[in-house]
Amino acid sequence: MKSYNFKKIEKKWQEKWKKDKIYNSKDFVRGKKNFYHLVMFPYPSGDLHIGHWYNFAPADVYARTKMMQGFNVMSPMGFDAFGLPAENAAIKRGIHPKDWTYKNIETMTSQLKSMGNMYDWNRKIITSDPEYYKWTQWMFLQLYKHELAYKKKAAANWCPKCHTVLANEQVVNGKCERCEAEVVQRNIEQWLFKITKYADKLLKDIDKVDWPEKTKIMQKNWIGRSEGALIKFKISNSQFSIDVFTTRVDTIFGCTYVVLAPEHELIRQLAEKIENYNEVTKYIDDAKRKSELQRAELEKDKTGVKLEGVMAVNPFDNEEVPVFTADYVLGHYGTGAVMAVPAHDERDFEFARKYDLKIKQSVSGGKPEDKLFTEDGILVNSGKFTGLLSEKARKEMGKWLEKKKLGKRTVKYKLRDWLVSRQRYWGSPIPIIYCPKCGIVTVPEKDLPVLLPKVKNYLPTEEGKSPLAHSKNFINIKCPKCNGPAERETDTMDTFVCSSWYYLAYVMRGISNFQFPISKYQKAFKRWLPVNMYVGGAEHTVLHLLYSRFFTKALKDFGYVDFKEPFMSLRHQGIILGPDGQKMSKSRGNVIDPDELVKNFGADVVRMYLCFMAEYSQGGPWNPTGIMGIKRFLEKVWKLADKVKPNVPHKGLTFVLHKTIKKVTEDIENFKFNTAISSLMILVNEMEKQPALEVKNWKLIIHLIAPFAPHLAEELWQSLGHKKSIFLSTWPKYDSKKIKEEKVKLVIQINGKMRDIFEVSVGIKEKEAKVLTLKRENVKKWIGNKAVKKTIFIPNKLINIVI
RNA sequence: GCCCGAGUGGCGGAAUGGUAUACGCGCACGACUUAAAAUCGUGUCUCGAAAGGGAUGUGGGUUCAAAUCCCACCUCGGGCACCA
Repeated sequence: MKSYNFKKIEKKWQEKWKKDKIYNSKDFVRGKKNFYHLVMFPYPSGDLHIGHWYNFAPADVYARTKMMQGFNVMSPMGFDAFGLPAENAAIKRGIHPKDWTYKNIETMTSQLKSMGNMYDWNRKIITSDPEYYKWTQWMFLQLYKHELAYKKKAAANWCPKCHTVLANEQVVNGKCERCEAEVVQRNIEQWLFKITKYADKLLKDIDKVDWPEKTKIMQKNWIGRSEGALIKFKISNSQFSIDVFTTRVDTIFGCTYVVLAPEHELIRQLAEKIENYNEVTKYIDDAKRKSELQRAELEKDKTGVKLEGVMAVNPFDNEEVPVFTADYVLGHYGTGAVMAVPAHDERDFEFARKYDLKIKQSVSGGKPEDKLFTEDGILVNSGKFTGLLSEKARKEMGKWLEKKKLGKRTVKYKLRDWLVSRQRYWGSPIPIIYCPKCGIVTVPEKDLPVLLPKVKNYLPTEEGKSPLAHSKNFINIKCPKCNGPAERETDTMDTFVCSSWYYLAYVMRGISNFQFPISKYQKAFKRWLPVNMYVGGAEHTVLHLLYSRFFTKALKDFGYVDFKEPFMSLRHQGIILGPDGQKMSKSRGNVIDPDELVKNFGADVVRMYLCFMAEYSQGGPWNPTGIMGIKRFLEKVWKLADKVKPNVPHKGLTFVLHKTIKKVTEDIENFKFNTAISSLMILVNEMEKQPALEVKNWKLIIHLIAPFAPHLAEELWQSLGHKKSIFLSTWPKYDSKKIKEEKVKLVIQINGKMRDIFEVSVGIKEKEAKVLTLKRENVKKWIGNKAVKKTIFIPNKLINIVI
């Protein structure tokens, strides 16, 4: 046989697959179950990098296996084209974001095609296409109609470099996720989605999906459920009161002061009572000027101001305690006010020590302890609750509060509503109109999409308004209700809105090219959704994955879909580092270029090496020499074809062959691609030793290799005279009878140490095994004249003699 | 600080209570070659002449038996971070 010319062969098969449309999925195929296999779509950054390959290639191995296992597989691909990353990159190069994005999509599409993955290009979507964002806008309107989208003026995270507000999830350590500029608080009118309404469902339903445990835990922590109590502290000599939230009611007899967050509106309402109001407002202004990061950095040095002349009453013992404002209390969590218990809370303890406030013990750990004790214990100095254990006390005291109508037991979440306005150009316009007469008016469905105009001035501005605010043509519009002059909303949507529903879009794409109404698609939704397998990076744990779940739950409540969770199974790929073990970056010069590798080795070798180089979810540094091993392996397989002869009696191969079928099938199902390949290598090494190969066995190995090296496998398959693609043939099944062994090696241990090994028949009984064992010279030598105390026998595996 | 995950040859890694180091890379030697590359073969944890001993981050524990389970600690990676 000729040497393996990957360039020619890969090109040939990519063209043939395209021509025969074998990966174009139909919504319904008789006798086949649908399988929706999804990878996280890339944003058009410019080039496909090795990380994309590491996501897409092994995922494609999985999809191809499913296809051969008889599923009607849909594996679509598209581009997350709107958003900050693309826009920032374009601005840096002085190119219009639209031109930049679509140029990149073109390059990346051809790079993607060179991978030879089984994408259904008929279903390609681009989120910045008007036909796509027409639906993004429609989704916004649905949320608005159901009161899940609302507008509000409040402090928001403002990135001074990107000139836009950001969602809570996009602020990392007080810095902008994208440009790492320090985020400041700014009061701006903005649109939010009420994701908090679904906090409970998002938390509960996460246990129903097959996702990595770590990802589930991270989402749970992000949602951050706390059970506690809401308690009313009356303010002496006034009609006002302070609601505090605490998870530790049991410590309330140790409360020695109350703290309001600087943002708390009650402070203004109490202005007349506060004797040092000037001092207080000065403190509040200072606090507002601090960024989240600065507030966090000052963690250890807590500051605050006492509200002179204001006292709050502890409902449990009717004692008056002073009230402070301090920025260690957060305005956006709980009620923005806390009861301070310095004896049992670290933060209150620090604050109390600094301002020399009373520290009063109310829970005891049973041992003499330092002043600070933060764990559960037994209540002391707590009136009629004294002597109760903390846990019991929380229940009893909660009930007492409810009875006296001074508070109630309640649940709070860390999750905050999703801020979706962006003061940026490259995003979907928000389909809202402001009419001086009618107020907020939605754009009628028939007028969608609100087109994003191609403006010259797309640069973001410091003023807190989108560049669209300068486009008169865009802003000025007639009110759809009263026909009077009105103005459009000029902010665009967070790009994560676009990606929150894209898994629906691929299904819709297969039908009528995004025409309204939604009812057109609901039959297809039923056929394909939810997504069976979703593969992508772990970095989206609290962004995309949480938002998509929220969208799905909302759409289910609106009656448009009939499932609660969008992604039934989820797998993450690890991160590939540079050969130096550092994160790949152009400035470090440790970037691995997949195009170069494909040029030198071919797509099959690259994808297979990616599968082999590490445990999939682990990733790790790129080993530049390791790829040679896979190249040799595929060449070995190619040469094996020369050994195929008709009518060869197979000797000894059946056993290892069927074991390999079992192992490869199971490993692919479990995303253990590396061990699947190693067992294929063992099989091929065995086959090489044979003088000749039977066609039947040869076919089996081609099948097993096909998902990993699809081009090579097709070529070998065709050379056997097959007209149809190997991917339209059936995945081999192992015969459990053929992997039953007749003989096994029984390990002999003496006192737990391996001393001997010998072959026995499968199913040998303990008695017989023991007799045979004790007869062996090696064993006799070790036992000597000592008595056998005990024998442990593990059938078909091991016998351990204890002396 | 809190919550996860990981630590095994020169390297990537395998083994999730029962033969530690599969498979691959690298390296060494040999074959083929005028030569080199490619290819093929043999070897490759460590101490020891051998018998045998030792080794899965460190220290302890459970067990007939531990890389695997438990406890403490160290190192690295990821996430959260004044969330009351």
